Amino acid sequence: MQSGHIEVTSLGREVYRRVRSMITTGQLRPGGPLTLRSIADELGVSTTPVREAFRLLQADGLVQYGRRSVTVTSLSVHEVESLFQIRLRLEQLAAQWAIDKITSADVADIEDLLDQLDASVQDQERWRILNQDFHRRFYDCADSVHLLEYIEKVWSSVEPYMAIYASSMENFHAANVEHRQMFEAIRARDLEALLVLTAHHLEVTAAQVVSQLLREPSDS
Amino acid sequence: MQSGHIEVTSLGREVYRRVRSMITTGQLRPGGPLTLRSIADELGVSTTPVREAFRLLQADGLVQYGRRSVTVTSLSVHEVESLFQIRLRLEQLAAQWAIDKITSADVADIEDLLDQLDASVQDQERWRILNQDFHRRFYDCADSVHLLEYIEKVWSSVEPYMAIYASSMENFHAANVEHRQMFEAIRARDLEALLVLTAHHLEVTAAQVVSQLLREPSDS
DNA sequence: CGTTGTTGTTTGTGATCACAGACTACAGAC
DNA sequence: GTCTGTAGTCTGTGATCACAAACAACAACG
Repeated sequence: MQSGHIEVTSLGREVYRRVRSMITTGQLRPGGPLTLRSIADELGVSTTPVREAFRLLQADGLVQYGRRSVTVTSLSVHEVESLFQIRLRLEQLAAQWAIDKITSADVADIEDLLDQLDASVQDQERWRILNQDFHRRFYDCADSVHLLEYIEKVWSSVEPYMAIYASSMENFHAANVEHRQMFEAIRARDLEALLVLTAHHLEVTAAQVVSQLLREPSDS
Repeated sequence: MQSGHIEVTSLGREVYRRVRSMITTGQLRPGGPLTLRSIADELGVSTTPVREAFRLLQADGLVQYGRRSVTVTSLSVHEVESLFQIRLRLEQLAAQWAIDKITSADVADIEDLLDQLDASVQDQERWRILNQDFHRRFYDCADSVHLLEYIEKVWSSVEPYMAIYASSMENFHAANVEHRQMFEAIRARDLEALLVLTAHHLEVTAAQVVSQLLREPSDS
């Protein structure tokens, strides 16, 4: 148990969270090899819970099984673009549902998150988390665990590539402006405007990610 | 090994397919309990591959983990309706992509499937498979493994409840008529018409499933 | 020098064992 | 009669061992 303690719930679930986090934060790069032993040793557990975690990650599409090797899933440009399109449709559906059900308390919460987001352009990791919270908090209002689950699944698929995107601070400012516009549409209950803004927001993000992806040849 | 042989690939994957099939065909009812031992004994394997299969099924949302028990996921009416909406958005996206890329060979294949579908209104199980093939064959043309994967995930979530729907032969005939209309739109490359027909098709199906669901109180 | 056969190591897979937590049921006390 | 405490069993979890397939390195042969 050198790297860190693992305590409650189930080891398998904890390993899942850890490895998933390593992948989505870019700590484990797409295409990189994974072995049961290395993860098990790093986390100080046996290989059994690691295997369970890998199965979950496999179903999430975050890892790929080869004949005898497990690797972090690597996406082509075409796949990333597809995933952003899928994400757009799902988020538009969530926006549609959420805008009908959202309360003023929800609006206040979201505005608070937005303020924090503005204040966090300096802190990469914090901004990333808050960005997630902002979107999640709004889509939570759609009141569909399944839709949220699907959105988060797509999200985590492209997240490893977002880490690259998130390295530039200019992107943060641009995104914050767009977030603020989206928020105004939410507050005004203007679904049409929100759908357009969401589409725009994702297009811009996708374009950034893809351009970064083209710059450094993927290791797949 | 009383029930059947398990041979190639990996036991875990095979168990996954078997249990998944049992769930989606309605052989294992929503809400029903699952135990590692019972499945392991039934398939003549140890519990290890069953655990891996359960993890996959968990990520698919087909089984739920309780404190100490595993059960087949049971959906509320609201959840079923949500899932059909999600499915609609995804299938509309797939239709949009597919209609641009579909070739005349694809069209011929699909028409063939449609003919077989017409001839299979008597055979419940065969019709179910062909229905899947029909939709899948078209959405394959969208050329996005991810989108197809998501569609199939939603599909398998609601499939246990489709088994009930599929018990009535009238539904088959109505569905076949709708399939034929959708096919004509595909052949004519008429996206707008196809989107409307798809929406209608899913609405009708959803309504049938929900009405059946309301009739017999779910055992969750 | 290139190719092929062989050996040794690595790695995922499946089975088995030990364990802890939770549900069941039976028995005793009020 | 009802409630409660306790023993027993069931079930998922984690660790460990045995195994087979595949990749890598090296040596032998053409």
